[in-house]
Amino acid sequence: MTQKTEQKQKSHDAILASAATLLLERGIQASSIMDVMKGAGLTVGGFYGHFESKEHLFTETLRGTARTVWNKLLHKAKEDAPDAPALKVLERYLSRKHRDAVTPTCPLPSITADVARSGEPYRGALESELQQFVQSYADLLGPNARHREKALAAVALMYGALSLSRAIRGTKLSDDFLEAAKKWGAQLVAKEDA
Amino acid sequence: MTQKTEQKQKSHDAILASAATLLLERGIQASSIMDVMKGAGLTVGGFYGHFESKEHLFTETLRGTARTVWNKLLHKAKEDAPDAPALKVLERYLSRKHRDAVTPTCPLPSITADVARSGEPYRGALESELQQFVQSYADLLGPNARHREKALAAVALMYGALSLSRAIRGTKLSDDFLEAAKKWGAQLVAKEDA
DNA sequence: TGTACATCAGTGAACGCGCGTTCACTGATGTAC
DNA sequence: TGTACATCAGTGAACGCGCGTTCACTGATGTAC
Repeated sequence: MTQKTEQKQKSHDAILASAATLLLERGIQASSIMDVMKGAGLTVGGFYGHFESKEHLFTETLRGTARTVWNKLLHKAKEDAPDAPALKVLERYLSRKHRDAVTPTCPLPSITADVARSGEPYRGALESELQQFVQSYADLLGPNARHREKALAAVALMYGALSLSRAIRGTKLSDDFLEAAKKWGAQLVAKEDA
Repeated sequence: MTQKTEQKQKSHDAILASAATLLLERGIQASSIMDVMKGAGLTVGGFYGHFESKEHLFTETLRGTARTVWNKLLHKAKEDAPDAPALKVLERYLSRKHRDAVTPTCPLPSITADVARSGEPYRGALESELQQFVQSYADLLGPNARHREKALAAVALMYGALSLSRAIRGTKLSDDFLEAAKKWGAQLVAKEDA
């Protein structure tokens, strides 16, 4: 590989990394290309040598962050709590640490509203990533359709509680949402009687 | 009251009504003052005779829509299902009709991300409105702290499922989220044994 | 090995556009005498 | 009742700004002979 190609690849990766951080911190619409390129140590003009458009960049970034971030979450949970990984994911996701992180682990709270307002490319990407994550999470719970339903409810609960909690950060109510969701989410993913 | 004051009041109300619609449809940041004023049948320049700034307008609109919209939801549920109003709210909130409405009933999915990114005025408004809604919903469930926790979890679940469902509208997964949340939410707000 | 030209990643100024906000103005309504 | 002036809700053009995107250019790297 020539020095030139190598350099271009490095820049490409730096752009994606910078875009990932901004996506997690601010969402799509609030992240400008100028900021992305600054974060990558480059200038605006060079961007279109790497990506066709802002939309192309962020669909790719959306897929990327979603996948790596959720895989990491699942992997760590299996490692830390082999007996109850689903519960561990829930606790980690709904921890104050996750809520207070400048760069959160999960892209959902930052991007859902942006995606809801935009066209196909983003929506398709989000749908397929969600599909995969729900499936992985359902697999931790059990093999039936019932387990998939539980996984869907648990994901909605986690996402909902974290989003609300982040929006009103610094208040008691913010903590209350996390605690309540942890408690009732635990019931949801735990009970395997009946 | 003079004709002039009357006219001004009418315009003021028209601006608020237009802002409410746009807030529900697009959120805060994506709603421009020009669009708000167009919706009220006026031109941009007149805006600052009515409100100090965009932020002032939308904090007021946020408070307004949240209150009227949730009150209506609670009131209707009590009327239609006096025995299980909490369940009725859940079903109504998570209906396909609500998801597919151009102008949704609930401001939360449109604004949470906007609010999370902005300063005090919006956050304070959201916090106090959420506080009130959680309390009203908890009152439907029972008097204890346990009921408040259930209400918190139920609100997070409703909001989470609707937001995700809206973001991927038109897919099977979108329907699945609504159904799963309805099912497990019903368990949450119903079971009063133990 | 050395020279002349080709390639191409990245630069930085410019484009048209929409935004929140300001302001000089207009014209209908209200007030004073 | 009629005239002269004051008020003020609303207009529309302009402001400075940041955005996504384009493009002529630069200069280091790569290739041909």
